[in-house]
Amino acid sequence: MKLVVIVGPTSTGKTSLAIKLCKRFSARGGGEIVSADSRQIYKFMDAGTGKLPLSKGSKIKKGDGYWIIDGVYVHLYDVVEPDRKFSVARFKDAATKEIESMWRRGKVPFLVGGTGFYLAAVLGETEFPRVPPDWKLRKELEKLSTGELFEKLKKLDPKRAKTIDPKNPRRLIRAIEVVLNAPSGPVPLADLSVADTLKIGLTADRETLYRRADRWAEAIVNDGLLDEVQDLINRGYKNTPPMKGIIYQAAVGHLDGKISQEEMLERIKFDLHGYIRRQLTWFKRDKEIRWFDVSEPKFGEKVEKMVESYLESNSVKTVNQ
RNA sequence: GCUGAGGUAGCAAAGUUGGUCAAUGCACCGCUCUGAAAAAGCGGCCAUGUCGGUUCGAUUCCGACCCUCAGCA
Repeated sequence: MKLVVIVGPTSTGKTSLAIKLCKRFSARGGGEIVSADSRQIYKFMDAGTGKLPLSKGSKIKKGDGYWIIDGVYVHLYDVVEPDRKFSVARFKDAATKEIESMWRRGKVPFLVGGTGFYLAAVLGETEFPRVPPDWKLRKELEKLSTGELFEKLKKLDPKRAKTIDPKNPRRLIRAIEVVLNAPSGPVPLADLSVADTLKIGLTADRETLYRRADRWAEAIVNDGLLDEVQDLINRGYKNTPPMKGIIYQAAVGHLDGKISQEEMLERIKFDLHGYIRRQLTWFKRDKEIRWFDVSEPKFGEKVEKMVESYLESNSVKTVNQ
């Protein structure tokens, strides 16, 4: 079974390229997209998460847990309310089901996104201890200092304590949680066995990436971001985790009168730059990714050719003949 | 022109009663990642306006100069 994966830092046009490809291969049943993005799963967060296409002419139909953009299904948008807990494991489960459903229906799945951790989870490149989050315990442990947490972990699991970052409270808490709740029995998770995947990476030189992100930041600030954030506040989501992330936190700060609009925009740009760097650091390790420079004129056609020959190779070919 | 305040990294901003000085935040660069990942962390880079003087030693004290800001004229 085939799976096309499109990754890359923010603002490189992954989704819009994927939409084109989905339509392009309609002879093969067409494609559908699974979004691998830790923020696009939230309802009501559209402008600030890049769900809204930059090209104004796009036709959008919103469903429960998916959008249809220009006739192409984009799954795993709008999955939960911003005050609901979410996790990689839930994502892996949901994404796997979507991809398997596409295979059954004769569609080509495109897994598209910038959240490296989510992508790795779906592709089976990382395993989780099957211990679900224990939010009550986490809240308790949050009262302790990192030093105390580290000591606690050392007593509970000296081996794990040796490999963990002793200054990272979140990792320490998770490690303790795993030890304390370990024998709770395995939670079955859907697992994807992909015969072969094609990994496409979209990138550009640093300056171009920053400039594109800056341009996108300006566009959303000028067009609806603040209304969206005000709406989220009105709905009571002001203090939820996704509102504490980049872009939204800056926008809330501005609406609270703490920073000017100019300061907000600058903050958003800098946060995006840092995010881009972290994404590149993550993806750099994956040697399977075939990189394309989006600032090169015909990169789209090159990607298309590569995807085409990938889809034509072995099994899928018979579908077409 | 006079008076006052001040010149510390790309920017903002500490401290040094003179002792290998030089905090911190932002930017920038590198990295970690096993159920919060746009999260949570770790590391790196870059500085005392100029020229003299005092001193064993000056970023700190003194002088001149240059520049900036505020007020006066």
